[in-house]
Amino acid sequence: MSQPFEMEKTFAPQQVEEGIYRHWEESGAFQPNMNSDKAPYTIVMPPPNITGQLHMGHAMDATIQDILTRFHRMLGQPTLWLPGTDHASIATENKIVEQMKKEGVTKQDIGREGFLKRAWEWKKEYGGRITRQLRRMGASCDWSRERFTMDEGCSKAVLEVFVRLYEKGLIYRGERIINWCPHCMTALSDIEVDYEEQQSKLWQIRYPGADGGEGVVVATTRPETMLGDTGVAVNPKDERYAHLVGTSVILPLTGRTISIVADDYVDPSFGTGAVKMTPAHDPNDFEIARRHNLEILRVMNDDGTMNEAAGPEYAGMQAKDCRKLVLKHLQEQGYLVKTEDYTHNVGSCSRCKTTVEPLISKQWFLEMPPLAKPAIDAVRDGRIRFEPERFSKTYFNWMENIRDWCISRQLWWGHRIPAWYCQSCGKTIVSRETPDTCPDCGSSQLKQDEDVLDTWFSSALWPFSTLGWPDKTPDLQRFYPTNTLVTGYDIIFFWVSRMIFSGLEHMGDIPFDTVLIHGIVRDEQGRKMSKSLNNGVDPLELIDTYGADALRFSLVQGVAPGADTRVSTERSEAARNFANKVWNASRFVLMNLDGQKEEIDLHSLQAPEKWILSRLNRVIRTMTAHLNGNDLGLAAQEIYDFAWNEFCDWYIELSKGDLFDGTPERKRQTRAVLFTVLSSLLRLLHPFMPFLTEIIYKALPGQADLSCMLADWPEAKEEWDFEEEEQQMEGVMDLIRAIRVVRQELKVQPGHKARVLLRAKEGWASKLDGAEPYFQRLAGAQSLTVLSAGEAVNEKTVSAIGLIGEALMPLGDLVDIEKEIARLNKEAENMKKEIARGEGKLANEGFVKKAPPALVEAEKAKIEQNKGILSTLTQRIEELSR
RNA sequence: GGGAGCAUAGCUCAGCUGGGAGAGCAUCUGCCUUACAAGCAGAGGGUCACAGGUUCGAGCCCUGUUGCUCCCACCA
Repeated sequence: MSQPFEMEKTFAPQQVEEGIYRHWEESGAFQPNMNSDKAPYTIVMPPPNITGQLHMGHAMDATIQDILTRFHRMLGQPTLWLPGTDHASIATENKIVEQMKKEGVTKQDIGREGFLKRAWEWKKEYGGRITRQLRRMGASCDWSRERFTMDEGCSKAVLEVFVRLYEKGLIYRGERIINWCPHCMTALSDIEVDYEEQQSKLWQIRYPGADGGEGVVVATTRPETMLGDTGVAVNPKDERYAHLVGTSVILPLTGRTISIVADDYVDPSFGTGAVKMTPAHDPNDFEIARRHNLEILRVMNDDGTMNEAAGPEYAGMQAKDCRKLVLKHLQEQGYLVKTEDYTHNVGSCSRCKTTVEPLISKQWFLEMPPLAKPAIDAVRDGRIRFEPERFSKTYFNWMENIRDWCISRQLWWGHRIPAWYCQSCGKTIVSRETPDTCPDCGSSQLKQDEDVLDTWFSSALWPFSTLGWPDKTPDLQRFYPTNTLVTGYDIIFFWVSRMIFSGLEHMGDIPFDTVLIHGIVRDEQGRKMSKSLNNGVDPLELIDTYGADALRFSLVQGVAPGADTRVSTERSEAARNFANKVWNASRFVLMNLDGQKEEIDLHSLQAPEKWILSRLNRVIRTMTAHLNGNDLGLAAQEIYDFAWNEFCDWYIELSKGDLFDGTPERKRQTRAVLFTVLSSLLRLLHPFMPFLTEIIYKALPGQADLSCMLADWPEAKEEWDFEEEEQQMEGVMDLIRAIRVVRQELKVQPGHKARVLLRAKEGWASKLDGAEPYFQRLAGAQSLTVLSAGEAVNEKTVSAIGLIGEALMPLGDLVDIEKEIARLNKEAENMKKEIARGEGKLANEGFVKKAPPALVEAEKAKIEQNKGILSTLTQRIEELSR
């Protein structure tokens, strides 16, 4: 490790981070201490996608988790931060398909087996990229326990859960309207659809009566879907249409006859009050159609083109082309009544941005209401706490209105659904193992479901699947339930809520007690970072430039819980400067420690020492409280202020007198205090800036190369509470600040000493005893004259300063010493001349004889007086020059 | 349509259960003082969005207003 005198003037994180991290990891220090009987502290890492590169969101997430992990580890708890990655079914599959596209290969070309082989190769090649990047952040997770959502254990858990839920009747297969991405060619869950406002039209189309009457006019934003219409709905209370309910209309372009039904769902005030029913392509229509037994007619293929049922003229066309043609035909045939501008929300695939088509499809679903109920209760009764608390409302809102979860995906990369269909009798077999024969008919003609599970199905099990469930492993028993789940608010629905109901359902217990929600990292203009804007700031670049510690610190310092934050080089720079400040303060201390670790002697502490120890106590207490309350932003601010403003700007400066010019005993004591405060400061800062603190801590003398990471979290000591002395010192500091202000106001040349006249408030004069050296060193005060309260001073001095501070009133008869000396010298010169002149007179015999004796005596007296003045002057010059 | 959040110094934002208006950056002044110019010592700058209310006392609590942001829902 660096010796004090070898420390460079600036901290160079790039040169040390990698080595420090490797040492930590290889030493096994990230693994929980299994021999402690303290309560364990556990965090499971939200598994980043294997497709992912570390972005600012991960960096923020990892920093918060690492701070908490390191804090609890230093408290002596067996601490586990369990890392892993997510197979990210759809995201990864898309990436691979894209990659293959460049080679001119399609999924179909290589088949399922071939594709999966490629996917695993991808995982092998890129799956470790993000975990390597997390290491660069300093993440102290236990890599020996690293998991992957598709590894053997997690897959086993998925299988187990699926079978259990199926057997319980909560997983079912059925035809429902789902969100279909024509590009990814798969079903999506509701939350995988993003909605965006789009300028469009609202077309009104006449459906003429089957009886030759005028029929009804319907309004639609998707005219092409009319080809799949199987009815028209009106509100039962709508008098305009009362006479038409039960009658039929002719569907233009197709000539089909469809009936008019009455349903409360229809809002009479919107559009024409008559709604065309397309049950196969609209969730609401689907519901109404079921109530009224309307036919369900699907007119679109999975790839987004129209199918045969749409009619020969339209089959095979893309939906948007079909729309144009349908409108053209309607117009030509006189059915198009009205076209108006209209803005509405259009859903798109959150992965590929393709417009999503709602369509009817046979999928697997998980019935949610029975699972949601206990999950709601767990938060409502406080077993699980959201921080900040307001996010529990978001959670309730979602959970209370939850709909069944479409869990099947028409993809290959993922956990294949453990369902087999008997080809001879049609039975569905759901099983943990691949079945050989059909239990009903004995046929061996079984075909497994082609689909895989939604990627979130496996991540929902993360808090226990990673600990070994369904086996009762020691880890599972020791670390479940986990403690803090750290994540962004954008992922509460996708993940947090699903982990909660899964934990309660399968473990019979909450998965974690606290959900710590942080905000989103935005760019310098406050925009969300996105690939399309290309405004992403690369955390790795910031690490390269400013160091991991600086990046970490900038991501949490002064950030309110749950609030979004902006990255800027400015912030990172400020944090880097802070790291450097700590580095240099340490450098100063180490340079002056003489390689010795000294113990504090409580009985001979001086005012500044009592002050800094008392302040240290305070910062230990508040930081510990803030960290226990997950208030990382405040904790970071706390240590920043203490380290920079109190330790560096004041104590180190105050210590210099004794350190350089003090008695051996004073030097020893000063070193002891410097050592103690620095050691504590490093430990307090360690969770935030692990690399910096580690390298310095190991260089402290007498530490036998101890790791800061494994050091004890500092504890406040009552014998270091010096409330009274602390206040007294603050008074002295106020005074020093006041003198500095006056110096500048009076334009005293820097470096020039000044004479300071102070008047202490009642009872305070004695408290300035011994403070002179601090005034000299910190305020450039040459001489310090302390008047007691009420002692007269001249008016000029009083008006120059005024009242400052509560405890003391300084009077700033400040004089630039160099100028004063010059002035005195000049005066002395004049005096010498005067004396010489007088002596010259007395030496003149004529004067002595002729002049009146009184005049001679007066001259003699004047010379004596002048000599006295001269001696005073010389004395003061000597004083001032000292 | 429902819900949540924000509005504090020129900029970006802290401010815990009501009692001192703060930080970083920027600006201005003076300093390379032997830990640090990635630094030191100072200064200026705010009706804490607006209007009421509660209180001895409100940036903080209550009501309303205005402006902005986000989430959910998706009335064709």
